[in-house]
Amino acid sequence: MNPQAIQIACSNCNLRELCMPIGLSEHDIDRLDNLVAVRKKIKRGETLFTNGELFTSLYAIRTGFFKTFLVTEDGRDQVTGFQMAGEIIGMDGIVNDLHTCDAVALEDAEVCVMPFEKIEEISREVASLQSHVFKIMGREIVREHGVMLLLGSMRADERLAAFLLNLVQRLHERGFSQSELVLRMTREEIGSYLGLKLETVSRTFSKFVEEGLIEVKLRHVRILDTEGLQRAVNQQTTCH
Amino acid sequence: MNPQAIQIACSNCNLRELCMPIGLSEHDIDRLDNLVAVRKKIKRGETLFTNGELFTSLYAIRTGFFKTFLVTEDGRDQVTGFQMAGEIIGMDGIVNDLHTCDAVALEDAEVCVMPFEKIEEISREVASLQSHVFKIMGREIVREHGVMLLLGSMRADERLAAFLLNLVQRLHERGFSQSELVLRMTREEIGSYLGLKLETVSRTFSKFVEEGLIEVKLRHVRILDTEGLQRAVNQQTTCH
DNA sequence: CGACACCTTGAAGAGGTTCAAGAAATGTGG
DNA sequence: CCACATTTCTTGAACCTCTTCAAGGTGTCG
Repeated sequence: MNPQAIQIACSNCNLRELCMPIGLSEHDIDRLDNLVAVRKKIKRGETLFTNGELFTSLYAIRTGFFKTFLVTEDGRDQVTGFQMAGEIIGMDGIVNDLHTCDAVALEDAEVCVMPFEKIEEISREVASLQSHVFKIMGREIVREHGVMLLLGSMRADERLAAFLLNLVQRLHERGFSQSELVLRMTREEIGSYLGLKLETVSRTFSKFVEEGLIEVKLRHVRILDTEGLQRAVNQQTTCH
Repeated sequence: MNPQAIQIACSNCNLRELCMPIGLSEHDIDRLDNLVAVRKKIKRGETLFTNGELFTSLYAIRTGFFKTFLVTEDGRDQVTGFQMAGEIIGMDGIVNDLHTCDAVALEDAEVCVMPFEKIEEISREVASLQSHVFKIMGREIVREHGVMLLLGSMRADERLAAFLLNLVQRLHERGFSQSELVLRMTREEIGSYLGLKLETVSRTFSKFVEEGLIEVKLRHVRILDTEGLQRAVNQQTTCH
């Protein structure tokens, strides 16, 4: 909960390729090491920021797993994303200097706190950092386009297949298995993200198991047939 | 189709408050006037950029109305947004220097072409421009969160009501009526954006008319009961 | 004026939701 | 360390919303 005093330089961080621009001069690297003010530990179930809170910083996830979600006045809620190590969280606060969603840790986590004012300041001096920040925000925009496609035009099994493939791919980029993953979220949270009810998520898992595409033991999923899942994503609803 | 040679300075543009940062020194304003390379006219039905095309510039819409949409290999398509005067389009290309969606004019339009390299360069010198660009991208991220909520957790009538209220609000900000609007898009395009079939959109319009919330004559919509529409957005599906 | 795109409406059907019950895992406190 | 409460997950059956298919109407543009 309390910020850590100990600071490990970005230049030594094993997630550097994910968070930071590459190909920097030594001088620029020194500048970037000032970017992270402190690190912060968040226990499972705890909140990193909430809707309405003052926005001050972006957070680079060092370890752990988060969900971000919106809650409307009438009690509806919508998971807007799941974030893992190396990803940047908090950009929802940039427009109005207020966070517009909640971020909760789904497992014990640690983040690097990067005050946004500092990001802006150093960005003006280090062109490659500026470009990097633009790209990170651009990536988020494109990711959300993909979610819109998923929510707007896919059926339940297509959505879940796309979700699993996306998760396992991101985990693979981080050195984990291509075919095995542990879900950090409940069926309900998956359903909220995919615009489905938890029962539908559960049934669709069962359907995939019957079809021999995956093995499921609660949160443990093993992908047996990646191409089969890929086909499930593209199976298309209309055909006339 | 051809870029215009004539250049009207941003500092004189009547859309300045929408596109540009405010409270600049004279010197900074001069810098910003270099931002817009050329202007470009796009006729109704024509394309501003397409998926796969090299990304070079962001575009500020001066006049007209656009839709952006994704097309998948299997022929599905998803409208990701409708953009009007004063809005910035093209941010989908920033991550990979390639556009990832198509932008088509739904009515004759004119845009200011802002080469992204120039945006980056001037941003490094003019802090308020940098901050402005971050905010524009941040706004797009938050807008898309809202669309995710809409697609993931609202029913047909809630979606359409939210859509109409959003459109009329944005038009009102631009000096148009609070209660009357002309749709620039077909029922099918609305449906694609809202994750509904065109028949559902049409039926929902008819339902709103029956309920006395709106009047509809094809593309002309008059809102009779704004609060009623607002209630329709929040009507909530589950209640146990 | 005719062709075409767009919109509306009806009826049948499908996919996903809702409600309900039970099983399996996890966490807690004694 | 075990028993119990709680949370999470699975599965079934009925229901409902939205889709699909179809036909006819309306407006627009060459």
